Amino acid sequence: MDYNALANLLFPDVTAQPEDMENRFPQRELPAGACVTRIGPSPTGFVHLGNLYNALIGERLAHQSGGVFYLRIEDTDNKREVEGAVETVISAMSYFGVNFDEGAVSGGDNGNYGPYRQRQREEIYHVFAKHLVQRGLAYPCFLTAEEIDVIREKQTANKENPGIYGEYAACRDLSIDQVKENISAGKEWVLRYRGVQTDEYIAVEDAVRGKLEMPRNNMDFVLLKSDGIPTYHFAHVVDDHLMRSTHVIRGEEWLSSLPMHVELFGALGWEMPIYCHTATLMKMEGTGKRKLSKRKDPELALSYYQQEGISADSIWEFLLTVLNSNFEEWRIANPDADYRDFPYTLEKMSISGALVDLDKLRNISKDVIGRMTAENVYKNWLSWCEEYDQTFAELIKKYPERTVAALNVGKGGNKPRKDLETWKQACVFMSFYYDETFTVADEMPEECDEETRKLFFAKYLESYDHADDSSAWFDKVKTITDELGFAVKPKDYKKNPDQFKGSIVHITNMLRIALTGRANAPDIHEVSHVLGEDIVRNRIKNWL
RNA sequence: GGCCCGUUGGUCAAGCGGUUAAGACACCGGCCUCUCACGCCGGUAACACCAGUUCGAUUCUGGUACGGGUCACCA
Repeated sequence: MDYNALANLLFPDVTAQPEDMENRFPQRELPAGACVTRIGPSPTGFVHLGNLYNALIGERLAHQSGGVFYLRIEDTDNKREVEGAVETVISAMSYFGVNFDEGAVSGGDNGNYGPYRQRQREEIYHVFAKHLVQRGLAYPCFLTAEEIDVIREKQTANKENPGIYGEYAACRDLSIDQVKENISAGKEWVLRYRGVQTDEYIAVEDAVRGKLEMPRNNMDFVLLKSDGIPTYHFAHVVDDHLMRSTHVIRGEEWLSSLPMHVELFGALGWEMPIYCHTATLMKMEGTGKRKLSKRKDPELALSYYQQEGISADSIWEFLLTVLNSNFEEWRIANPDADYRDFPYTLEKMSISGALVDLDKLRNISKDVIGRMTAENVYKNWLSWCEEYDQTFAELIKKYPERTVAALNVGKGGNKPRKDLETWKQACVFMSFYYDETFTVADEMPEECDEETRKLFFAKYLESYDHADDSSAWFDKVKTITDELGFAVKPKDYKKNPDQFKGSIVHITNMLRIALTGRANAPDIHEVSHVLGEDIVRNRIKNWL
């Protein structure tokens, strides 16, 4: 068989040689130990948590080592592509603070190793495809989907492994004339790798899983589809080699196709990148765990976290705790450090499927927002509101000073409050600071009847001096409490409930509900000073 | 079904032949306190199973069970 003739028949227009590609995309000049990583999402319009999870690993590895982190769009499946999906990926990554050094950007590419969209790299793949044909390692296959179905049925009946290999690879040894004939008859063809029939094993060192042993590939898998676009397998090998990736980070669902990739790297004579197969994110259902599913679990979509207003930092910290078991300890030891200072390592990666624990995320989120300055909270919250809650955005822009002051409530001291979990919840929690959104949600305590209420509020207003400091203010509250026959010390009331109408707890609750509309809210004195004297007096007057 | 990966409390997880088997979240008590939140103190709770190696296995080996992944011209 004249493989050269076959190659020219299949790829008449390809003149470039593999060396030309090597020269076009030279080795990167980076410091020793620098990692080059990437994410390769396919533009389906759906970005999952798993995408972000792998992105974080790549980002950390690259940027911790002075390397490069890039975005490659894996759009080889034109059937699945959704319009605008590339923008969706880019904006989601940007929302969560994942920054690329090069790769696909809105409207184009940025970097010297592009194009970064696989559909635009067709000519590059064809150079290597032709080269493989010339060496007898790849061949055109004219099998139709129906013919393949028949083969599969036969294999299943015989309890053999399904697939095109060995004797089932009907087009393996077509003569060049037969190929010519098929082509001129208009038959479609795919390019298949010529798999070696063997039962030997290969060993691959995975950076998170250690040594992996699996059977060597024996399949005649597809390299180029009938439209000339490569399959994932071929594109991955060519791209990660030419873009000079040092580490390939991907989900464990790729483990079973690893033998194909190893085979191709071998056939092309290239050094393999370091593989890092990460665990699948799981979810609790009933008594067991299961993989997060796109249809059933809204929390799989990144858009869910955006809509809920989970801050980008919270997601980072959450994923970091899942990714590296020592992150939490590090965080406790370094409460104020930037998470980017955490020394991330692949060795500390967990290999079993982690459960997405929304409770834990909430807890982390409270800490993260609690650590922010009021100004930063304001900024982040506002930018979320501008996207998802315009009316609240208007409101906090109308009262910026009051809002920042409100966000500062409870920040002082060494036990700062942690009231805010998400930006969405912040809109609920903060609503009492604005007359526009203020509502009385809770009932007055039953110990305070209408007469007590009117009496208390009248006395309170009368003695109220906005300039009082916290203790002067509270002394006045205590005085009125006593005058009304309520216990000044809660413990006294607890001991002798019959001697009092109630305790100061009920009195302050009543005051708190008048001011904030709810029984649970931050320090009354502090809140009053955020609201300002007019609002305080008005809200109390409503109860007279 | 073949191949591959995994299995420590409810969840995330330390551990890498000898430990009272860390820690975090959640949960339950208590303290603090003008409510809530925060914080602090305490509590419940785990090595899937069976063999083997060993003086000794959570840790090493084999098998079983269970869970997961994958077997496309999808990634």
